Amino acid sequence: MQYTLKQLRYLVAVAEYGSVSVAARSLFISQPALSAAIAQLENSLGLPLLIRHHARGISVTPAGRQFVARARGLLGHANELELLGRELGDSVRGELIVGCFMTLTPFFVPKLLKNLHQSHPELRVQLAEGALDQVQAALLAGETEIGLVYDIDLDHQLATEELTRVRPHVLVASNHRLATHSAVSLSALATDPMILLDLPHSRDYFRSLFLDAGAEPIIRHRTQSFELVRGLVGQGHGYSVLNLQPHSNRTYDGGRVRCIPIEDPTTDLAIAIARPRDLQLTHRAAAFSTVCRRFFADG
Amino acid sequence: MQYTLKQLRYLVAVAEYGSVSVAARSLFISQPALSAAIAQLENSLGLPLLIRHHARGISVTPAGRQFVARARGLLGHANELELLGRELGDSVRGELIVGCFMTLTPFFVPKLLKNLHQSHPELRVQLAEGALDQVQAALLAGETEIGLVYDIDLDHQLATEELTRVRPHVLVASNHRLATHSAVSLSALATDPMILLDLPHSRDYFRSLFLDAGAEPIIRHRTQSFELVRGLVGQGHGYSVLNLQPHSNRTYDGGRVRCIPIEDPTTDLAIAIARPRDLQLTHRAAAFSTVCRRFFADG
DNA sequence: TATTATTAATCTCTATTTTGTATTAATTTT
DNA sequence: AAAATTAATACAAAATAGAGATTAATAATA
Repeated sequence: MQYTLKQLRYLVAVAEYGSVSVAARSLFISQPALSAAIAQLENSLGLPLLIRHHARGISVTPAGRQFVARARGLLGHANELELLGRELGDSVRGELIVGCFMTLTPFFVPKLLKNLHQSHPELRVQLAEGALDQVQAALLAGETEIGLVYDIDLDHQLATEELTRVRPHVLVASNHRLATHSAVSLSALATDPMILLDLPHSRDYFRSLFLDAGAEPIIRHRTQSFELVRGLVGQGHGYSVLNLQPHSNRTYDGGRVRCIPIEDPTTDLAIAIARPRDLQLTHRAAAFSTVCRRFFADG
Repeated sequence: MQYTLKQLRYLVAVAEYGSVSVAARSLFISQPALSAAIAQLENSLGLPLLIRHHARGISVTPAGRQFVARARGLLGHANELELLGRELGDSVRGELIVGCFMTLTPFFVPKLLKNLHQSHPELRVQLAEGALDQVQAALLAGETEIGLVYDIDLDHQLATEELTRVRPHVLVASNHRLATHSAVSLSALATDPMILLDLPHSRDYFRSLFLDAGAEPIIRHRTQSFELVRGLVGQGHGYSVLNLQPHSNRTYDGGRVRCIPIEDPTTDLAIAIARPRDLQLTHRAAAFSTVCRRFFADG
């Protein structure tokens, strides 16, 4: 048999008070219960810890003294662990690992983290960027606790909370024949080559946009890089459809692009917080979630 | 409620195997028992530790990861404590505190410790010298585990084991009128002044010697120092009765003394090992005890 | 698509452990 | 000598841990 923390606590109390009865009172248990617990501990260690005096309490054996000292140390350690446990559950500090769909990251995360730091300066956020399915897998594997994603086709195991919706737009080079139109239907682009942002769930979403509009895109290039899409569009390789738009119309390589609303009825894309369905959030994750809601609510 | 070491062990196993069932098998308990234990731990901490996947085991939450890591640390600490406990009980190494009656110390302890070190080099002995009643009190208070004493009038709570017996002798200055006698009766000294080694139990012993011989000593000096007795005797202040005799007849201050057997029938004094009666000795103390027995058996 | 296998949770029952009450034994204090 | 103190013991009650059977959810496979 193995000793228990409870036995150690009992032992330390007895050693402290020099009396089983007094210690029992202070521990709010009966004297025999305490007596038995100590006896068990002594047995399991094969080491006499106390010298029993009749009618005058106990004293601790020399070996017992050494043991008690170390037992105190272990109990301290155990308390720390308990505190850590509570803190991991309760407090808004320490580390929070946030999964984040890589396309969203540069648009929102910088400001989001700034806000978060203002309300919870002791919370350290670590980002885990990836494609949607990677973010999803990380959530399910317990590698991240919460994720910022597009709510497309997510696993049933994940619960999502919508933060905002973003409408798809057509992106063309600024010298494109449709660049000055105030809106455009997807079928009007049917003969143009398209640049597809080709990421796991995104690609299906974009395809569905065309399906709904009864059109079929001619895909010239596929890339997983949002900025490469813009670059290719900016140099006239084709048009694209994207949901988010940066503040600037200039691409990294100096090209100019133009964002045009789509005429056809489209399904917007929801930006959402995702988390394992039946896992209660830590206060850290809840704080992140709250800050996100506020951030998107305020525009 | 407080968590238990067992719960931590269970948690660590589950985290390691990524599966409750597999961990349960490795722990030789049933899956429901393990499941319940983890659930209890989660409740007591208020912290979700696992993400349950249907039909594919579990994964550990981010907070759970941190907790598991620390839990491993605590379990390591707990194991060390267990080892310490066993070692304190079983092994002949580490520290042993030995009570020793101060008069005996210089006669036996140096060689005794040498022998002890030879048979048990890892055992460190700490001496606690004192008068008989101090040695006795230290034993009962658990400050020392074993003591080297004269077996006079010891508390019933202490068990003793006789090592050897020493006969009392008369000590006179080398120019004393009886110095050349081969034996002397106590009554022959009735008119001489006596130097009494005046220590708690010793004094009663010496008194009893005179009582048994039907004599009454004239006590000139009392001292607690064995060597001062010899010094006073050496300078002719009186005679004394002592049990032990150093190798040399010279006192510290250069006087010469002579040791003469006593004619009267006397009760010898037993040198003994003493220990708390119903306390099982550690292996350390037992080793000390054995070495003592051998030492005195060999002369 | 239907069936089988896997896995964790739940329910129920049993065994074990812990605890409390009453008592005893040894001893100190009065 | 009597009363008080204190730890141990015996025994019953309560709490806890554990096992077995079953269920629910899902994955794997035919």
